Amino acid sequence: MSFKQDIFAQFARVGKALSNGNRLELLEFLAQGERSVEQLSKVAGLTVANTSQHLQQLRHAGMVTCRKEGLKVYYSISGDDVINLLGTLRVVAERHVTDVQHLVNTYLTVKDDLEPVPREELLERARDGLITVLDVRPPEEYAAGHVPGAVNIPLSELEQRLEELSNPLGTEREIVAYCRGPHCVLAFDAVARLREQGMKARRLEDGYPEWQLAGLPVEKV
Amino acid sequence: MSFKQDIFAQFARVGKALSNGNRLELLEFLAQGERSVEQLSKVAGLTVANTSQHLQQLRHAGMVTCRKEGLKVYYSISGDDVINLLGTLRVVAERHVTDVQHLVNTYLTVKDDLEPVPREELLERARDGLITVLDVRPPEEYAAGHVPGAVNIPLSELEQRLEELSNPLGTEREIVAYCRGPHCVLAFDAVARLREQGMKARRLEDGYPEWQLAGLPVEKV
DNA sequence: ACACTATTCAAGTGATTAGTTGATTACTAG
DNA sequence: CTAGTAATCAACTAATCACTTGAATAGTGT
Repeated sequence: MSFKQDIFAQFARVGKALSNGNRLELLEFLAQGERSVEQLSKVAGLTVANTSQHLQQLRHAGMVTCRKEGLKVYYSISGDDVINLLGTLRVVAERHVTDVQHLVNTYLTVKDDLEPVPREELLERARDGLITVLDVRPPEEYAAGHVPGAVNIPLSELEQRLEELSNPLGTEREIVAYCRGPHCVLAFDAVARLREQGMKARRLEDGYPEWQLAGLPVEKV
Repeated sequence: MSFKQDIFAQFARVGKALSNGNRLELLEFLAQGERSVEQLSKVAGLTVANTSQHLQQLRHAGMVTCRKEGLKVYYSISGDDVINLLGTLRVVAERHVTDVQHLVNTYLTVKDDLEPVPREELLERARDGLITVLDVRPPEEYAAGHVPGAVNIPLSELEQRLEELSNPLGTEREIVAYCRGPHCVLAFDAVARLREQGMKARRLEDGYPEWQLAGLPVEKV
C-alpha cells in the first residue's frame, strides 16, 4: 500500500502548487513568456522574497524552470502540458464553483454581449485583411510572443492611440482584442471602451497562451 | 485589481482540493463510480469523520456531488471535466516531477516490458473474440461500470480462478487487464502474475475512468 | 577591491490544514 | 417511542503555509 500513498503524495505536490491564488497569478504571467523574479514580483504585487519563494515551490512541483543570465534569474513554464493543466483547472472552476460564475457575470459584463471570435476564424479573417488584431497586454508580454500581425496597444494607452486602429480607407473594420487568457479583464475592458467610441470590436476566445497551445503561428518581437 | 485576486482565489479552491494525497485517492475511487462515505473511508484507510470532512472540501470545490438515500450519503464525481483534470494533473506530475518517474520505474516494473494496449485496439480485438478482457477491480467498482464483456476477477482471487481465463479451445489467447487508472498497481500486478503462469497478458492503457471519458461503450451489471 | 543589484536564505509570526475524539443530527426498523 | 446506524459537527492538537524582515550569496561594473 506504500506505493499508492507515495504516488498520490507526489500528485498532491502538483496540486499544492495550484492551491494558492498568488501562485496561479504568477503562472498566468509566466504563460505569456519568461520573466525575471523582479518583473514578476512587480506585476503580481508581492515582495521579491515572497515571489522568489513561490517560484521555488512551483519549481519543486516541476511546473516552471529557471535560467540564470547575469544577475537575473528568468523563470518560465516548463511545458505546454502545464498551460493545459491551468486551462483545465479554469474550466472545472468555471463549471462547478458557483462563486466563479457569479464573479464572471458581475465583472465581465461584455461577456454575454457577443460571442468571442474563435481562433481559426480570426486567423482566416486576419489573413484576408478583414479585421485588425489588437494585443492589449504590456509590451514585454507582446515582445515575448503574439498573434501574427497584431497591433500592441496596452490598455492604458488605448484612448490616446485610437487613430492607429482606424482604417485608412474609412470603411468599418472590426477589431478583435485579446490578452492573457479567458479571465483576464484587459480585452474585456478594451472591447467595452472601443464600443463606447462607436467602433466594432470583439474579443478573441481565450488569450495568447491558449493560442500558442493550439499550435497556431506566433510572431516574436 | 480586486477581480483578479478574487478569481484566482476561486481557482485556488480547486487547486486546494487537489493538494492532499488522501483527497486525490478519494477522487480516484469516486472516478470508478459513486460510493458511500463508509465505503470510501474503508477503502482509503481513513476514519469516517476524516473522510466526511475531505468529501465536504471536495464538494465545496465543486468536484463531487452527493445524494442522500436512506441513511447513506452517496458521493460521486461531478462531471467528466473533473476526471479530465485529474488525468492532466497526472500527466504533468509524471512528466515534470522526477520523484514520480522514480516511483513508477521502481514499483511498476512491468511498465516498460511491453506497450499497453490502446483502447481502440482492445475494442476491435475483443469484438473479434481474439482477446479476453480482465477487470481486476473490486466487484463494487465493476458493478458500477466496466468495459463490455470484461471478466471480473479481483486481484486477490486471481490465482484461484485462473481456469476462468483459460481458453476452452486450448489455443493461446491474450488477456488484457485493466483497473482504476494509469498508476493503479492492480493491473500491473495481474499481468505479472499471469505471465508467471505462462499466459500471454498485457495491460490496457489507463483504466476504467479514462475508458469512459473517451466515450467508449460501457456495461453496467 | 569596491559599491551595487538581483535573488535567495533563514528565522519568526499569525493563519490555515489534517487528523483525532466525542457529541449530535437524521434516518430506519422494531 | 426506542435502539441502532450513517454521516456530520464541534473542539482540539500538531503540522504546515503565507508572508515579513533582515542577512547572505552571486554576479556586474568601476
